[in-house]
Amino acid sequence: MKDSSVQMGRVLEAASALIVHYGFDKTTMEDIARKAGMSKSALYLIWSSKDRLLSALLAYEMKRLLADFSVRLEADPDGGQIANLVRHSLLALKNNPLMAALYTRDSRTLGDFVSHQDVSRYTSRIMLGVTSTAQMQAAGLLQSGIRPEVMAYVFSIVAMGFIHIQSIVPTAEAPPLEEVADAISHLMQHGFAGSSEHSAAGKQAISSLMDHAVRQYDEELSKARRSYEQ
Amino acid sequence: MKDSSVQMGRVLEAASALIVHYGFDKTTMEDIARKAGMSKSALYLIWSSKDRLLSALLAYEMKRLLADFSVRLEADPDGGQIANLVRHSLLALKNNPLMAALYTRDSRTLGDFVSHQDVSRYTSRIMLGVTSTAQMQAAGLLQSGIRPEVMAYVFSIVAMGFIHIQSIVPTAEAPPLEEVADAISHLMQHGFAGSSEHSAAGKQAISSLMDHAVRQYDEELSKARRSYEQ
DNA sequence: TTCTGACCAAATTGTTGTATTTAGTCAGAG
DNA sequence: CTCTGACTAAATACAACAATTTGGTCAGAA
Repeated sequence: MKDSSVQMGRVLEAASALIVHYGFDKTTMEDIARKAGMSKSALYLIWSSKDRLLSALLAYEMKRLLADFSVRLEADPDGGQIANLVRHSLLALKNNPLMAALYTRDSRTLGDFVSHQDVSRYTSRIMLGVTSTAQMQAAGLLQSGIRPEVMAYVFSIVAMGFIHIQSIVPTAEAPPLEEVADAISHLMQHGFAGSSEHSAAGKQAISSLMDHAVRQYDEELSKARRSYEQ
Repeated sequence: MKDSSVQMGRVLEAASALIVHYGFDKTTMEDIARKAGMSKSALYLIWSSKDRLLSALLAYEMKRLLADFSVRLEADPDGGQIANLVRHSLLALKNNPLMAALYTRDSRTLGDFVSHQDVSRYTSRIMLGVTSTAQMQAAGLLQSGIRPEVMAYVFSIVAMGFIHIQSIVPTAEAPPLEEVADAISHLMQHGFAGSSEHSAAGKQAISSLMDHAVRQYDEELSKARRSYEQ
């Protein structure tokens, strides 16, 4: 059990690197197997198809993204402030090209998967969703004058733009990432933050939300496996 | 001269509608001519190639976008406030599908043009550029704590996200446009606006900037024409 | 049990030749 | 002088077929 899961990790790491570079369609099962140091058949012992492997990969990467976010959040004393919540989620997203591709429906990297499958269960969770926005409004960490649906939508817009801008403005010409993140943080803090200073509540809310999410992706990860009997 | 310019307008209107609907590649010169009520040959009396027509069209639409923006700005007593500047430019951009396509490098609508040509002269002007941001900082309408390059970049991010989000979230599920624009305005006003209440200065600065831009696109419009001898 | 190499059917890609469309020209009508 | 319809060369779309790749299976090696 432990063995198979560590080897599963190796495979998904390999798949991730290849797919980010060559795209899903141009990446073959053979390629993935070779890079992971095993045979193609071994992959089929774990997942019954290439699509299943992709499902698993997305859940895996989503977990990585959440973990990354989590680490940044914990390390930040003011992590519960909306400004830092936004900052950390943007930086975490930026660090995960596969999730970024999912978020932008990049069909070059993700193939037809993005159009055929329902990906909202991934994309709805990046940055703040409607319910968590409402929660943070209730806790006084976000202003209440704007409907949570609208506020969450604006968060999505910013995340969207943050990822997409890189295809327009060459990274060499763009300002340093940290500075941009600071500016967006500043914008959020002064534009959307509530009056409450008690950011621990926000940190706590986000933390428990993420625990729930991680469990969900764990389940998805095992559901994708062949050993999972439906 | 006057005749030819009004007919040029008819052609570009026709071209715009067709290209937005079918895309540049699938729109033929014949289609455009028929819709404009003239023969294909007549188009070639004005522009020497389909690409030249597209260049003219983009300049034309850019002028329309600026005019639209201008009208909104003039009608708004607080048009010089950054919040409203952002609001009006977003709404104007949203109302111009061709410019939006250019901004998102949508190759379905714009064909290979977007990749081959340099389109920065269009995209750099939507929302606030670096120099105008700096000007508005100097006038006290924007905060000075953030470098103008970074601030302008954040403006681009928001515009980018605003346009791109529509390809992810179906318009039916999205909050009302006006409400979103309000929220973004609010965000900008409290996050980036300076202390100066004297928004007339901002309005003036933007106004003159746009006059300059319009002249530039006018020139581009005539440069694209056959009658322009180089 | 755990994994692999050989294997197959299906999909993808490459090719060649033909049919159609379309950007661009031009002599001449109005 | 303004415009058009007929024309052409080039690009594109299509069809049929061969060559190759690749997702997925399975008997058997380790």
